[in-house]
Parts: sequence; structure tokens; C-alpha cells
Amino acid sequence: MEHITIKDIAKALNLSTSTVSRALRGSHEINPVTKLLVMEYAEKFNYQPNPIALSLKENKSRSIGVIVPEIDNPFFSQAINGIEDIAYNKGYQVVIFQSHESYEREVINTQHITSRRVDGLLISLSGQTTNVEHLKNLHDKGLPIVLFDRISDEINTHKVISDNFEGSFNGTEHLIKTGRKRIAHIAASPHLSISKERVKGYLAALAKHNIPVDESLLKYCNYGLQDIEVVIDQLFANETPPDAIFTASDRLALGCLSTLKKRNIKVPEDIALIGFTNLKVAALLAPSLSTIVQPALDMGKRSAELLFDLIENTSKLPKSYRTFKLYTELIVRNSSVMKSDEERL
Amino acid sequence: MEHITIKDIAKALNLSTSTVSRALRGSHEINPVTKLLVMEYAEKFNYQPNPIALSLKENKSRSIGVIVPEIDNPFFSQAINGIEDIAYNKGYQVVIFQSHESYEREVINTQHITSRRVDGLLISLSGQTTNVEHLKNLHDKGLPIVLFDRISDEINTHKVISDNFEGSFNGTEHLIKTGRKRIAHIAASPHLSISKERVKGYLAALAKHNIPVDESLLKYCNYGLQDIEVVIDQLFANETPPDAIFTASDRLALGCLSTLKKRNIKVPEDIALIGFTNLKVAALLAPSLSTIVQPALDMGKRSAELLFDLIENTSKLPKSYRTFKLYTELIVRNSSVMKSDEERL
DNA sequence: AATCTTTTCGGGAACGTTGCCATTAGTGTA
DNA sequence: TACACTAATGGCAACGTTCCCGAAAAGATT
Repeated sequence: MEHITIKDIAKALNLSTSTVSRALRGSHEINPVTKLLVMEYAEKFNYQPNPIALSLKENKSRSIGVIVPEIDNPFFSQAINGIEDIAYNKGYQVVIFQSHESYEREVINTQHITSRRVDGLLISLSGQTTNVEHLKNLHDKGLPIVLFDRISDEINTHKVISDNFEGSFNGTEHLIKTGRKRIAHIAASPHLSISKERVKGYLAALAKHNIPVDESLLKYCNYGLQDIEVVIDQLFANETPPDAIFTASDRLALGCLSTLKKRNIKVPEDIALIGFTNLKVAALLAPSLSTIVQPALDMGKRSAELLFDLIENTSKLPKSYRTFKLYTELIVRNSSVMKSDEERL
Repeated sequence: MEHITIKDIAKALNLSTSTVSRALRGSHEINPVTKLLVMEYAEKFNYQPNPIALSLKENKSRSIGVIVPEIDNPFFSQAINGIEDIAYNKGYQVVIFQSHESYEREVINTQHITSRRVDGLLISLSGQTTNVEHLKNLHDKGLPIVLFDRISDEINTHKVISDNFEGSFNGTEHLIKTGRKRIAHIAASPHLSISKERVKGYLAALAKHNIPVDESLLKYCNYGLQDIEVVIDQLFANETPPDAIFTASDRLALGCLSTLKKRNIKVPEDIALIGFTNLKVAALLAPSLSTIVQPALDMGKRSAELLFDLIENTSKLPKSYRTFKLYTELIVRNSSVMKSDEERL
């Protein structure tokens, strides 16, 4: 990969590098004839400015870092899709990191991030993360950061989330209204903001309808299939097992469905199931999965927009950071409502 | 984001930058006392070498570019997962680009790639791409490139694919062996290598079992849901409609399933369906989807390994480039076999 | 004719780092 | 005592670009 440089052009045309540089950028203080000469030569030999040299000079990289737990998770890949879209239009590069839900890996990633001099950071916290000092440090040093989906109260910056409380509330209330009495909630990692908010929504819906809280119906669970099986079995070991499960994520809902099938527990007859998800295939599952949809793509876009806002106005700090709540939507399908006809076609 | 530099250390310790540089890298020609002094100062003020300055000097970026059609496609996000894994261990950054199945966008991406001075490129071609001059140019200029999944014969470099022919052959033969007579094949973009190979496998299986080829049963189709509906309707407008559909991708299979449901055509009773996919949820669909599994993660890993091999041995060009074929596996589920009991529980 | 402006260009520093080539002081050798 | 030799360090160029400063020539103004 050899590249022609401004020096090469200068030498070939018997000009100085400064003249070539200015000609290339169309400066008015260059003779139109010279300008044309330079332009044509550059065109002919396919001159491309070296962004690394520019980065060194301007002390910015025109790239942003993105840290997500797993890229191979539809929610995050959709969000990244949105991020890439905005970044592309801004002429920025997107550099991807995965924490694999590990705190240590997340810390290492942030170190890479700084050493690589990205201009900003988008991050959704790992499930293990309870301490956010590594991010605070970066932010204090002036790195623009936007948190999305899995956020932390301890960092004062822009944040983008979906309305987890409302979504959770609506999902739970839907189960109540369709006659379910013992509604279990399976949450993800207890450290996560999304878990906390969704648990709150769940509890609020129960409270509104005067349903007593049964601690044994509130479970926290990892994404692994074995973990889910354990939780399901615990729930059904209960003297009066649940007649509905509201799971806090797509993966959990899929795991539940799979386990329930294996245990020969019928959905929705024996138990209603509703997820918190964005899976495109939710409608095609057996039974089709009721769910609370999150706008992953929009979350990615919005987060990226906010980040670029911070990056480009890095001098004048915003007087106040905001947390943007995006809509959620309850979609009722067969897993939560008995429609015997459709289910048995 | 302010960073301490070697100059800062030199000034503070009353040394020259070269001495500091050498001390930091543990050179033997530096007095151990000085070395320690420098090391401690660097540690204390959290010195991190500036990779951009290094890149400029060494003319490499320690980053690789990845161009995929859509990141929000489970196959590609899994592949990227594998790529990121290898790159992480090598200390390289992964920069993501999407072509959105557009040839123009792909060309623009390759331009960005070069101007950004990545050290290597991993690419899976867009569905529109028929001309690969843009990649040939890069390759001729010495940029290490590895193609994966959607490859082109016209570029002579390492390639990683799954055994599309065999997978397709096995899938088709499975349908034949379970008694299907009129087997349709819905392929993706006719330009894609994967389409061609899968069509070949399909035809080979028909030939082996002396089933005449009916051109009207071989369709090419985009990923859009409307496109799929059109194709399905065409197939069923046939005087003797198919009794099996073998689709060449996950998305197509999902679209088919959805359309068939809408048209009230029963799977697998009226028609068998089998996909070419890696979807984790395939087992949970209604009916569960028979499929040919591709090792997306492994493809990503292998591609990345090959790329780093090329990057690190860039001086000595390999005498011959290879195309690596990874295994596929046929998984039979309910969409292709009638198991009336299980299906009606 | 003398001075002031423009126009058009070149020189050189700077960004952070490395590596080559001095340079100094101290040590050993003939 | 003069010489070579080593250890330890400094100076400087280079990577590609921009930008500030200055300079020369031509034109405009008095």
C-alpha cells in the first residue's frame, strides 16, 4: 500500500509543500493556474490525504469507540447499525469492542479506547459492572461519553434508554388483565440499570392491582441456557407455581420458551410468557411471542447523534446532561393470550 | 483528553526525548537508575504511547477494516464476533463498515478503507456487486485482503467459505428422500458466489436422483418481505405447485415461513421448508425450521487468522492463496418432516 | 518617484515517536 | 601519557500535514 504524498506532488511540480497543501484545499491565495495544476496532478495519481498525519496534528482521530457486551446480540447489532449510520454520514469511523459481559474486559477495553485516542465513546455496560470508576476517569479527563441502554447513575453525561419502567409496567399489567394471578419476573443481572427499572415497573403494576409481591417469583438470571433451566425449575418447584412469566430480555424469553417446551409445559395454556425484546423472529416463534419492543436502531442513532454533539461542541460543555427515554411498545401475540383456534391450525 | 508525552517526561526529568524513549522500551544502553526514574515517572503520570504518532512513523495503523452487507444480520454479527476475538488477541482494532447490499456503498467503503490506512481488509461482497475492480486495485497495491462467505473468483487471495455445495446437496437430497417430488429453490442475489454454489448443489442432488429440472421452480429473490411474497405466489401459480422449498438463506426461510402462514399453506404438510441458516432461534419457530448450519463464528475467526498471517508476512507473499471450506451440517426439524404428534401438542 | 497593498509563493515549526549519528566522560591498555 | 574503548546520553531528521510568518514581485496610490 503505497501512497502519494503532498511532498511528492510538490517535488514533481516544483512547488513547496505549503503551496500544494493550500492548492488542494482550494485556498484563495493560490493562483488559479497553479491550483489547477496541483489538482490535476493529485487526481491523476490518486492523492489521498493521510488521516493519520492529520490526526497527529489535530490531536483527534475522527473515530469513535463502541463498547457493547456482545455484538452477536440482535439488540446490540441493531444499535450498532444505527450508530454506524450516523457515524458514516459524519465521516467518522466506528471501532467496535466487546466486553463479553465481563467487568475486567470492559476495563481493558476502556484502556484501549484511550490509548487509541478515539474522539468519543458509546457504551452499554457489562452485566458484571458495578464500579464505573474507569469510565468516570475518562469522562473527567474530557472524553465525550454517551451511555445507552445499560447505564449508570454515577456518570454524569448524556444517556439514552428505552422506557423500561413503562414497558415493564404495561407488560405486567397486560398479564394481570388477561387473568393471570401469579406472575413471575425473570430479570437479567441485578447490577444493570435496565434490570432495576424493569423490576420497578413489574412491582408497580402488581401494586396498582393489589397483587401481593411474592419474592420467590422474582428471579435474576444469566443468559446461559442452563441458568434459565434452573430458574424455571425453581419457579415450578413452588407450591403454587406461576401462571405467567415476564422476562426482562429477548434471550431470556427464548430460553424460557425452549425450557418450557422441554418440560412439556404449555404456553400460553399452562403459563403465559412475555418478553422484552426486539427480535424480528418473535412473531414466527411457536407460539408467537408477546413482547415489549425496544427501538434498538433508534437508540443507536440517537446515542451517536448525542455523542457527535458533545464531540463537536467539546469546548462549551453543555450546562446539563440529559437522559433520553425512547418509546417502548407492547405487542400482544399468542404466548400471552389463549387463542386456541389459531394455535392449532 | 490530555495525554502526557515523552517530551513532557524528558523535560520534567531533564533528559532528552531519545533517552526517555529508550528507557521506556528497556534499552540496555540506558543507565538502570535513569531507566527506573523514567519508568516511575511514566507510571505515576500514566504515560501511554501515542499510537497515532507510531502509525505515522511506521506507516501502519494496527487496525483492520471489515466490510459486511449488514451488521444487523445474525450471520455477519457472529462472524464479526469471531473476527473481533482474534483481532483483540493480536492487539488490533476492528473498524466496521456496512455496504447495505449496495455496490456503490461498497466502493465508497473501500475508498474509506484505503484512505484510513487499515493494515488489512476482510470483506463479504454485497448482493449487487458484480465488478470487483475496486478490490483488485487495493489488492494489487499490496493491501492484504481476505474474502469470506460471499467471495469472487476474480480476486486471487485467501478465501473462507462454508461448503455451500455440499450443504445444498444434502438439504435437497434430504427433501428427496422424505418423498418430495417438486422441490423449489429460492436463492439470493444471482451474482453471489454463495447463490451459485448452492444452486449447483441443488441441481446436483436433483440429477443424482433423476429428477428433471423445472426452471420455474428456481427463483432468485431479495431479502425484502414483499419480494418473497411475490416469489411464493409465483411458485403457487404453477400448474403443479412445489411440495418443498429449499431456501438459500436464513432471511429467506423466515420470509417464506411468514408468507406461507399468511397464505394458509401448511408446513410441512402442504409443503416442506428448509433453510440455509445459522439462526439460534430456528429451533423455536413454528414449525421448527430444518436448516443447514454454517459455522459463522469459525468463519470469522479463520478469516481473521488468515488476514493476520498475510499482514505479518507481507514481505514474503505466499506462493499460493487458498480457499478454505468449512463444514456445514444438516439439522432436520419439523419444517421438513411430518411428525403430526409433536406438531399438534 | 516613493510608498503602500495585493497577490502568490516558500520556509520552517509543530504534532509524538524512533533511530541514526554525535558527544562526553570515564575506564582500560600499551 | 597518549590512545582506544565503552557507557550513557543528547541532537536531529523523519513520518505527512497545516499554519504562521515572511518575501518577492507586481500593481495601486499619493
